Amino acid sequence: MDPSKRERLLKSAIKVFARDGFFKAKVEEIAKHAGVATGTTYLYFKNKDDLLISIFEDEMTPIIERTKNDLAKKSSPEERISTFILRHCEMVEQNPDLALLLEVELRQSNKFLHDYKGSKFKEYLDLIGDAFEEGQKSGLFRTDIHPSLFKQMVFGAVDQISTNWTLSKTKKFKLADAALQISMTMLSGVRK
Amino acid sequence: MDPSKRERLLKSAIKVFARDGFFKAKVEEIAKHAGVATGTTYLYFKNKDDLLISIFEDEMTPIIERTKNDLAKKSSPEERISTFILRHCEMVEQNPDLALLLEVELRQSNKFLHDYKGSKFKEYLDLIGDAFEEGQKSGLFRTDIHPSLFKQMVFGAVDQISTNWTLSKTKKFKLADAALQISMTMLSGVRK
DNA sequence: ATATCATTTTGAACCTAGTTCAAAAAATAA
DNA sequence: TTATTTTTTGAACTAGGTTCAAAATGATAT
Repeated sequence: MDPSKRERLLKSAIKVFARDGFFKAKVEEIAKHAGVATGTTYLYFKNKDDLLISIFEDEMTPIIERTKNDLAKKSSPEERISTFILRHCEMVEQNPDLALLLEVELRQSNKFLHDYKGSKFKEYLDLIGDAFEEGQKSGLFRTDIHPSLFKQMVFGAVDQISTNWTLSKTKKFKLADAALQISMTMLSGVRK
Repeated sequence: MDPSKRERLLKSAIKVFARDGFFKAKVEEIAKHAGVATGTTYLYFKNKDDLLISIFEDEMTPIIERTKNDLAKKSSPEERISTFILRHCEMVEQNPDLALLLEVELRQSNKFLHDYKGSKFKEYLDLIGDAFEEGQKSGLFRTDIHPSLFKQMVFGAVDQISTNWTLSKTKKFKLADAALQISMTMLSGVRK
């Protein structure tokens, strides 16, 4: 098991998936770009879906870490939530390939939608959930909204808007501006 | 062109897609259930994706119509928005097969995500957008939120929560209750 | 009723691409 | 160097979406 080979396959997969889309992308092509034979791919990954899910896990790990550190610097739950939203939008704006992969291609994988019960996504969502719960405890936010619902609302809203932005050819607006409007809406929606 | 044959293929496809998922579902199986030969499917639909998109359009049409009528009965923009949210959740709760199809399987179709520029989805979203704009004009809602962003936020939030609910084995809560919390949050978020 | 032409349906054959696995190559040990 | 284990290879296998020549069905004319 050569870790650099695994790494090369992953990097190659990001490129090819982003360029051709998950389905049109050929495993043979990914292998060729990584400088290995087709079959080698299956020594490092269970199958094509696993390749996609591995990209997700590998790329989300530093993103979550970075976001977590950023939020830790903020003093109020409100700031933490609006920072989460802003950072997510900045990430999408700055990594179009990765964004397309996480927002569109990843969700075309059966395995991801039905079977994947990984914790990486939950970990990301919990950054919102935890900040919200803290705000409820300190009396800032209303308590008749369930934290688990709130974190899904926020993520759903951000994700819908960023996905739409990613897929639109003409980027009519800055996502960071949208982030501001999302924060305003969601936060004044739960403020006591 | 026999319209009843098209109809039978669509109904059969809903069943098979919901049971096996879009990818595992075989065109041969859909054709067999509809009592026709495999090739016949391709006389009525361009391909497997087109079958899925046709289901979407056929099923969304009456849903949009019904929702539109419901909203017309409501006197305030606020009521129209919260009714939209509630009706969407009720629809998901009452048609699990269709919900799974629209929320999960449909988005696995390349064609839908990348190429489909149909108006049915826009029409549905605009029910929110129009109510919101009206509320802005009559001075109820703040005007620093773009209607197009608001409608996507609301849909994204509702969709995230209902999709999650649909996929969860143990339906821990009533979606209608979630609808109420979503309405409260989104509306107090934009009220002046 | 029969022949002729048009339309619809069929399903076996085609083709693409994910996956497997026996054989080859490379690495390691003796 | 030779034997053994590990890694890699890529041709062959397989599944299933799609096509299309032939068959069945339907319509029209004689």
